[in-house]
Amino acid sequence: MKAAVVGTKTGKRVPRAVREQQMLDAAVAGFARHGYSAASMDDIAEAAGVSKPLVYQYLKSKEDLFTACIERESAALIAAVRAGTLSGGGAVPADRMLWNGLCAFFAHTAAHPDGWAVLHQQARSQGQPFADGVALLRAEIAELVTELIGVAARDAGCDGVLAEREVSGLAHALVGAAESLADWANTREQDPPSAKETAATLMNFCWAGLENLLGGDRWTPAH
Amino acid sequence: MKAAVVGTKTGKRVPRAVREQQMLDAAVAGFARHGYSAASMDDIAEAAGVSKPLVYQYLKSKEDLFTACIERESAALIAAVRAGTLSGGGAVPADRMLWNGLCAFFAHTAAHPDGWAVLHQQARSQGQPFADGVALLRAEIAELVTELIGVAARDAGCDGVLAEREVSGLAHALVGAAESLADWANTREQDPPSAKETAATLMNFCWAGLENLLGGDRWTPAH
Amino acid sequence: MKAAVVGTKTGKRVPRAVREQQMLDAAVAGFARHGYSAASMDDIAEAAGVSKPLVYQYLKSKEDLFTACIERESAALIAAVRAGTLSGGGAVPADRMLWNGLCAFFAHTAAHPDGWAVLHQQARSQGQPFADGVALLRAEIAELVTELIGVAARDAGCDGVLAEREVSGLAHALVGAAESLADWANTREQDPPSAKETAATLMNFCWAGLENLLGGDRWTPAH
Amino acid sequence: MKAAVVGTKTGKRVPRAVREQQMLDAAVAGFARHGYSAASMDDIAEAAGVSKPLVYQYLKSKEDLFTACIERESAALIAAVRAGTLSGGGAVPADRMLWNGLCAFFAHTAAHPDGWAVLHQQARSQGQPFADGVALLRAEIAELVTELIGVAARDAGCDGVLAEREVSGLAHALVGAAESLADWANTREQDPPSAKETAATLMNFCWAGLENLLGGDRWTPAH
DNA sequence: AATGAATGAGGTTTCATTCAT
DNA sequence: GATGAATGAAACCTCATTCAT
Repeated sequence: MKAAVVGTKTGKRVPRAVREQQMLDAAVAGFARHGYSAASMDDIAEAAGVSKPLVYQYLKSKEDLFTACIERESAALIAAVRAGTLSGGGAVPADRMLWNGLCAFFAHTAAHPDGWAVLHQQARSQGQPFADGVALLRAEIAELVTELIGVAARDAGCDGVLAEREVSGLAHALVGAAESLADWANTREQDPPSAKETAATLMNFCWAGLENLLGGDRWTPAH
Repeated sequence: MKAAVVGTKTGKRVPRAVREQQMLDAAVAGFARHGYSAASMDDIAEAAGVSKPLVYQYLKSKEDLFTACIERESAALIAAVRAGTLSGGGAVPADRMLWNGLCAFFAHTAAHPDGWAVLHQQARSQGQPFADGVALLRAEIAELVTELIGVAARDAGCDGVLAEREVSGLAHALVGAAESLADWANTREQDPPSAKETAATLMNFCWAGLENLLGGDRWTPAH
Repeated sequence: MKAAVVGTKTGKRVPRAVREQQMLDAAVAGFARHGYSAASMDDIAEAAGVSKPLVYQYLKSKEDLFTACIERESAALIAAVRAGTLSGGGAVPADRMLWNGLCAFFAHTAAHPDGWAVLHQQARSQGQPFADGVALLRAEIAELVTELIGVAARDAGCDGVLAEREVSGLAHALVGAAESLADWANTREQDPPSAKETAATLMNFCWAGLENLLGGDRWTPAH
Repeated sequence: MKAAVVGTKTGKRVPRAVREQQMLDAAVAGFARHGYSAASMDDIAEAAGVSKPLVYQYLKSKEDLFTACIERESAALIAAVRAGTLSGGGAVPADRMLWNGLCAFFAHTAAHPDGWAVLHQQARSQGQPFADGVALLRAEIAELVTELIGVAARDAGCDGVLAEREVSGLAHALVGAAESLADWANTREQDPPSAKETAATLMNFCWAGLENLLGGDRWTPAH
């Protein structure tokens, strides 16, 4: 190991692509910590080790900067989850695939808490232009889960027991539970649960119910 | 002629308690729609039909105003849910109590979307001072759910099988799933599911898992 | 004469109508001297003895402030000229009325050089929204002159010799000449001509031609 | 194939003299449309198809660039008018020379509206450094008119009747009338008058007065 | 009880300008 | 000859907050 120090704040004359990533890093951190409105472009620029005009030259406005953050973090999260579900190769049972995806999800949100905060807390509370951006992410994840339930149904030999509407509702419930647990895991300061532990909690929470439903076994209020 | 005009914009000389509620109404709406930072005291005062200094006279600052909003909406939500679980009188099985609470929860959040947005989206993204305020709400809901699980455990003859940490996680998963389903139900524009239908979906989603857990039956990754 | 000093910069708590006039005074001076873009709201506010936010509270933006300046100065100029042409009572020959109007015009532009600069130099060079405002002023003055030429024609017993199009052209030529002379008079720093002297120059310049035209006597290029 | 592509946006390596003209073209257009302050060096450079540093290398600053624009357009206008008055060879009567000059003036300002706008509207409203530049132009035009009046005076056998100050005033009146008529002619959308027709209107407007003045015949207010 | 008048501080954004290649 | 990278300064505008009535 010789000189390992490289430092975030490179001196000067950095190519555009690199500088943009530095800016996005700083912006994600700023937006996550203070919220969209309260984060100041001054602070973001300073945190990026750059002057403000350069931020405006590359990312045209605060809105565009925020949008770029959302897009980058969305893509990273989706890629991580997708890679998780695909790990293990070909014939994997549905519960195992879901477990893998959840582990990847919780691992990613734990490793990138700022990115997750931007997506889950900040972007959704800033009205139409940004909420729409996150809606795409949710839709993509919900679709992933829907596919998984389909696989599980085929494995159990009971395809088509569930209406599309019910599957959609279940997928949203699952995503919501996962999101909430991710927040919970991130904010547990002392003795934070590992990704696998959190994923296990969620599997325990939901998998039995899903299996029951596929088997036609329903809970009803009347008894 | 005793009490004449009542309208929203009362002319003048309104007693303090009433004025404060008007202000809180306007503030909740403003914070819900624009977020804490982006909502301006100017707009809130105007929406309340009052001059700005009066807002400062009654609620000391923007922070205090936000805090008051959080407290009012928290209390209302908790009261609604608690009333739901208690409906039906004495000896009610745990799943029935949970069902009742969920119905009350969905009904309240649907009837007060701004209040729910302030609690769930805005307050949690504004850092320490306000997140703490919501933590109390979460704690109370978690306690409610914990009690319910305790009841269920006693009913099933298996008390104390679950660690506090696991119960906390389950409570968060449940709330997250509930909120996500509320959104989903509200945004399904054509043929939106009723509150009871949504509650049934959530019960199906989670109750079997909870029962299994109380019975010591866990899902494990290793097959 | 006791204490004659009143001062422009009154201390504080001035009623809105008065403050607005102070702001407009400062704005007219600033815009006249530096141009619309180069004049800064900071400087205007300071010159008005007021903080910037108050300027924005009363006149909503720089654009609106500029528009208000144009409107105030336009109204003042039109009023002055109209009063001039009406002085002298009932039966006044047309050349005398024109002379009176020109004297009033030059007196006003000399007494309010900043207002005139805003109207003639600044407003016209700032594109559509403002140029339109001044166009109204010009149209009103041109109409005044057109009426005068009509009176002169009736006096000379030769009504209808001139086409509407030609009268319009002559009116615009006259207005342009007057505008140009006003600038010239204002910028002649040493020994500036009086309003009457300037008006005489313009009458000499144009009246003979107008009389000739009314008499059917035209200049033609072919000699 | 010798000279191939010529287009406006030449690729690279253009000789300095050509590049400078491209820059001045872009600058004149920008200044005319947005005014001196509002026109940005960014836009000018882009419109010229050149990077900003190159603009600064050739023309040292925004001020110098504007000055260069004024000088180029002044020279072009003066040259056009002078050429107009000289057309027709040796012995031409004064009114004919004025007529020729006016036709040339109208033709040039109509053909180069941006250049005229820079000279007449922008340069004059930007304070000392630039107003001086235009003063030279005015002086030259005034001299031209003065010469014409001198010629007319000699033709009429009455030299030296008019003071310098009066001649200066008359020249300004003439230019103002001309500019105003140009605007009027351009904005008459239906059936716009030709340049010659407009020039004739102006000659009718002013020539009789000038002749009268040379003959000692003045209009006086006292009737 | 209620408000018109007023401000310090800080926000986003843009500009003219230079440096190193 | 020509440019991508970078910035100090300053513009417009808004906000939370108070004072005097």
